[in-house]
This record gives sequence, C-alpha cells and structure tokens, in this order.
Amino acid sequence: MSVIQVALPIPYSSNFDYLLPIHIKYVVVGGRVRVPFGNRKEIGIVVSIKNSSIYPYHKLKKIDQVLDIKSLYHPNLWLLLNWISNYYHLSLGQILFYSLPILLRKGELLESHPLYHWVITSKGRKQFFDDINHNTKTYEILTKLYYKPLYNDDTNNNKITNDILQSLASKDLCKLEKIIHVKQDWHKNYSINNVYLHMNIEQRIAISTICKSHNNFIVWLFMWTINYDKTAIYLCMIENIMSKGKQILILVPQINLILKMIRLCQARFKVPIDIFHSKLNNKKRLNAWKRSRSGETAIIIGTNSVIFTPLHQLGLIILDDEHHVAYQNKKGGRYNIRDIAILRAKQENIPIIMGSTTPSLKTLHNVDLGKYHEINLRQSQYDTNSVIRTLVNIKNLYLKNGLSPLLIERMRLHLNKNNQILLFLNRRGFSPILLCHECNLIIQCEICHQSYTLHKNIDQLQCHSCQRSIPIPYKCFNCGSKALISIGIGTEQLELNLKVLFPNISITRIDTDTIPLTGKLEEKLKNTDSSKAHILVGTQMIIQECFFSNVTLVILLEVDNILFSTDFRSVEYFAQLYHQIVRMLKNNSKKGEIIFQTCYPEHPTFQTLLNKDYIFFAKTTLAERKNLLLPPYIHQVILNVEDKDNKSAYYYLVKIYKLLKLHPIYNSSLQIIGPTPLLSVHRSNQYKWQLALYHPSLSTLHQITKLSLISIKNLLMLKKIKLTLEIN
DNA sequence: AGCACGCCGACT
DNA sequence: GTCGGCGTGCTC
Ligand SMILES: [Zn+2]
Ligand SMILES: [Zn+2]
Repeated sequence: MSVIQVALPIPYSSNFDYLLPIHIKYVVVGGRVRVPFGNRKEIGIVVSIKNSSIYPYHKLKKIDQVLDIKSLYHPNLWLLLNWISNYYHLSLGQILFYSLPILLRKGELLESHPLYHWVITSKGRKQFFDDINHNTKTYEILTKLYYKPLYNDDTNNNKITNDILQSLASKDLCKLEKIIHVKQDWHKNYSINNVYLHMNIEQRIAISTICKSHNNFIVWLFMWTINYDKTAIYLCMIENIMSKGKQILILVPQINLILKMIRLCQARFKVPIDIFHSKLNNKKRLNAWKRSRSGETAIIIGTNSVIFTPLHQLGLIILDDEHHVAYQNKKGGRYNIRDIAILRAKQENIPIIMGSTTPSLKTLHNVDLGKYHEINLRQSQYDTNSVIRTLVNIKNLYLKNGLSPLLIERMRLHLNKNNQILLFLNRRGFSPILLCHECNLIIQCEICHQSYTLHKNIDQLQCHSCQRSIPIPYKCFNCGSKALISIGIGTEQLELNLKVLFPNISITRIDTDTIPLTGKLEEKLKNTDSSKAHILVGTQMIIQECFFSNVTLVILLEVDNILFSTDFRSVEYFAQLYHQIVRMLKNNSKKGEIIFQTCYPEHPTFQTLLNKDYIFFAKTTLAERKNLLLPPYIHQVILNVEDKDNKSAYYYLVKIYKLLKLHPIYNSSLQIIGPTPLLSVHRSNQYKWQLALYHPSLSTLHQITKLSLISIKNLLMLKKIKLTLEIN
C-alpha cells in the first residue's frame, strides 16, 4: 500500500505519513486531502507518494478524503514554495497554505459541480414556428428558450417550474445540457484601443534592450523621471508579452494603487484583467485565482498576496515602486515580496521589471554587482532650480510654538498667494512628555517605561508603545505637586498653534487620531477648496495616500531624529520620502518650496539630500555602509523573540548566544549583536528582544540559523515565547 | 496549532 | 478530597 506524505498547516517542521484506503483510487502531489490528526481533522497538502515510511507502520492512519484531482500548484510555483520553506525556515505546510485563497484553505472544492441549462431542440424550434395557438404555456416557454437558454436555478423566478420543463423535455422539445464554459480567448485576438502609443527614441532603445533577453529570466531595474516614460515602457512590454499569448503579473505596494494601474491597462487593452488583494472578499479572491490559473486572465494586478497566484502561462512580472516599505511582508513569514517576485521570475524563467524613481539601496547594490540590469530613463541633468530647497537653522533658538520666525514668514508668503502648505511632524498628540516641575518626574507607562504622550482633546495620556491610556493626572505621582508641564510638540498642539498664528486660514490635521481608516483621507480632502489658502498638518501618512496638486510649500519638522536613529535604514527611507515630495512639487503648476527645520543644517546627509540627486545620495550612503560593514555588504539574520513575562525572551536569546559561541562553527567572521530589547514595538504586556547575526557568507549564515532553531527546540518552556525570523 | 495529560496549589 | 491553572509533549 502506498504511503502518502502530507504537509499540515502547523508550525511543526516535518510532514506526516498516511495510508491510502482501498476505496480511494488516486491522490495527486500538490492536491489537498482531509486527514485525521490527533483527535481532530485537518486539511493537508500531499507532498509525495512513497512506498514505505520511517514511521511505525501500525501507527499510520488512513486518509479520509481526497479534495483535488489536480495539483493546486504549477511545477514552478511548487518548487518556489519549497525553496521559501527552506530558506526562511518556515514549515512547508504553513507556506503552502498561506499561498492559497482562504476558501481553498478551508476545503472548498475547486472542480465545482457542472452547471446545466435548458436549451431548445430542433423539434422544439420547429414547433415554435409552426404553433398557431400562441396562448399556451408551451409556446411561452419555447419563445423564451428560442432566444436564450434557461438556467437551471432561475427557472423558479420566471414562474416556469422544472416540472413543466421536464414535461417538454419528455416531448423532445427541449433538453437539459451541461454548460460549457467558454473562455474568453484573448490570446489570439486581444485588441488595442485606438490610442497610438507615442514612443520616443530613448523609450525605443529601452524596449529593444529589454527584448534582447528573449523573455528569459533577467532582473531589470527601471528608473525614470517623467511619468510618461513609465507608462510607455510598462504598456509596451505588456503588449509584447501578450502578443506571445503570455500572462502578466503586476505588483503594486498599496491597494489604492491597483486602481491607477488597472485604469492604465484598460485604457489601452481590451483583455480580461483581474485584481487580487487582501480587502477582496473570499469568493472574489478565489475567482481571480481560478481565472489566473486557467489562463482566462491576461493581466492580474495586486498587492503582496498576488505573488503566489498560479498563472497558466506567465510571461512577465512588473513590480512597481520597488523600494516601497509595504513590500515587507508581515503575515506568513517576514520576507520581502521583492525577493520572492525575483525568485518566481527566476523559477519561471521570465523577465521581471522593477520600477522606481528612488530604488532601494539593496537593489542598486545588486545592479553594481551585475546581478540586476538597469534601464535608465532618468534625466541626467538634476534640476535643483524648479523647487526651492531650504534648511532653517533652529540651533539655540527658543521656539514658542515649534516654528521658527523665518519659517512663519515663508508660510505667510505662500498663504498670501492662496497656496496650500503641507507640514510634516512625525509625532501624534499634544506633547510627547509630561513632566513635574517640582521633582522632574516624567510620567511614564508602568509597563513600557516610556513617557506617556499627552492627548488634550480626549483628556488622556497615551502610551504609543502599548496603546494604554490613562486620564491626565492633576498632580505628580511622586511629590504631589500640581505643577505638571508638557514638553515638546505633537501634531495636535501644532494645529492649535497654527490656528493662533493664522486665524483666518483653514487647517486640517491628518494623522491616525483624526483619520482612523486609510482611504478616508481623500474623502476628507474633497471638501476643501483647492483655490484657497490651506494648511495641512500631519504625520508621514499624509503622503502615502494621495497627491496634493495645489501644495506649494512642504515643511519637514523634527527631521534630526533620522540622523540619530538606531535603524540604519531610516536615512534611506527619509531620502525616498524627500524625493517623492520634490517630485510632487515639481509636477505641480506653481513653483514649489521645501524646507527642513533642523539643528544641523551643515550635516552632510542633509547637504547631499538637498543639493544632489537620489542616485548620488544612494552611492554615498552605500559607501558609508560598506565602511561600516552594514547590509547589503554583509548578510543579516535577526531572531525576534517575544514573551509576556519579560524574562523568557531574554533567557532564550542568551542561551542561543552562548550556544553559538561554543559551537565549532563559530569563528570571527560571525558577528552576534544582542540580545537587545525592542522598546518601541511592544504591545500590552509583550516584550520583544532580538539577536542579530551577521556573516559574509549567506550559506554559512543559513546553516547557523538552522542550528539555532534546532537547539531552541530542545529547551524548556517553548510555549512562553514567540519567535520570528528576519532574513536579510 | 490544538489538544490531552499530569502535576501542584487552593478552596468547598 | 477535587477543581482548575499551566507546563509539557505529541500529533503520521
Ligand atoms: Zn513631582
Ligand atoms: Zn506602554
């Protein structure tokens, strides 16, 4: 009897063997099966079919039910998921399930029951013409059937029962026929709308360069300055691939960008386009999945989760806004979708185009290494004149309201011209610190030991680390003094200060306190008059959502934080944000201005940002990282451990640390940093610690990580901690 | 993951 | 004495 190896969606790394009962004819690798597991039932994926098992034969249980007659994964996707499971140290069952739409995870059958409809026979057609008496029920039904078939399930709506149709069928006037699903055959005759795609010489050269890869695996980094270049290149490549009958997978970082992309494609191509993202309901997601798998869809556009959709004939992957942080996956393993997309392209042996105006440093580094290839349509001349860039020095200045006098003067100038202003301040609330004037006690959250943020409009102190909130105390917990003073400025206070400074100007605050749901922002801004002076205050979420075509002045407050951040990538993210703002101001009709308020106007980071283009900034930052031996010049694995007792996580990481130091594999090229506590991220009663491992060799680091994970399994009290890995 | 089993302290 | 919490280990 054959032994079926099954992967289950549990965080346990090995697979489980089952027997095939006699009444089940066949199973397929990559198909789902229902199996007994302990005293419950689970759905699993068949991983292999073998002749024997290492597990004692008498302990093997039988498979209950086979759910699929065909594998759910195309061979390339199957190999990719197996590779991910190994590389990211995830259980195969978990990643196999994560890649499926929820309905399939729950056991929904894929080969749905065939649909039937009632069609008229030739005899029925003859009777329809010959019948003289038009008042019979038979004639009424035949009329309906003559024009179109009647569906089995909508017969009741027309007061035509199945019984009547049955009786007509017995007279051979109509018959029940299986509906043959007609695929829209876009492969042979997809049509292009009449708009001529104007291509200039640079674009033509770019396209011919891309085509030289003969649609084999290659990673392109595509950069542009003028948005039309991006449109032209994307559309032209989509068309090239479609003309060969192949499908296109397009990834965007945010749901609201799907709409823009779909409009772009629909304006040019008359082909079936599907979308795929986490806000789509289960039924729709399954349908898009099915249509991609069968090849009915020509183009599928989606966010992160779209990367695992099976595609019948995939010909090209486009990854837009390559640098975007949203590509860092949260659920189902902490990997970057950019890396997975490249692996998929490699596995399918097709090209991938990653587009960005501000590429990630990692990608630029890979271009330098010759792993990726660039298509550069950037304008070589970096134009520093079209947007005024200023650094306002606030060193040793006492700021009454968080804004320097020079800044207020600039704001007046813009407002007087009826222009709009955008103010960034990455701090919610009224003020970040509440201090006792008598004893200098800072009111802190008891759990996180972090200063509470004062929120005056809701009369609460809020801990931004664990979301706890308490009423504002009227006296000091320590000495009882009533002299509690707030220090520092958040968006709430800034809004109030601006109202005093500019009493006649309308002001909108945009942060998670005023706009709890993403997507609501555009709604709120609809009501503002774009021709009038207006001030928008908010955290960084402002820029993520939409573009502001009437803004002429953008002010960045408290930018010095990024210079001293513990995360070495924060400078990179800031540069990307900055260049996005500059692009926005450039595209607006009126002349724009961007101002940083800083204590370090002479700092080389700010000087490079303001006076050079993004690529220059990227090159200098990469050089710095090379000197400091930071990623991407070294490989990194971070072990994140979370506990609830503020003890276990630290204890485990110390154990691993000691274990690695004593292990024969340990040598000076392995760097271990930590365990370090992560104060900024923990939620209520959860404590995070991390251990960072650095090694120049990726494969050695992989071995070391595997070793740490095996050794941690043997330790006690495993259930107390939650471990997640971040690999590169 | 989810479930049972077993050990120990608390409480009718 | 037994109820229930949690730590432990097993699931083919
Ligand atoms: Zn005090
Ligand atoms: Zn807290």
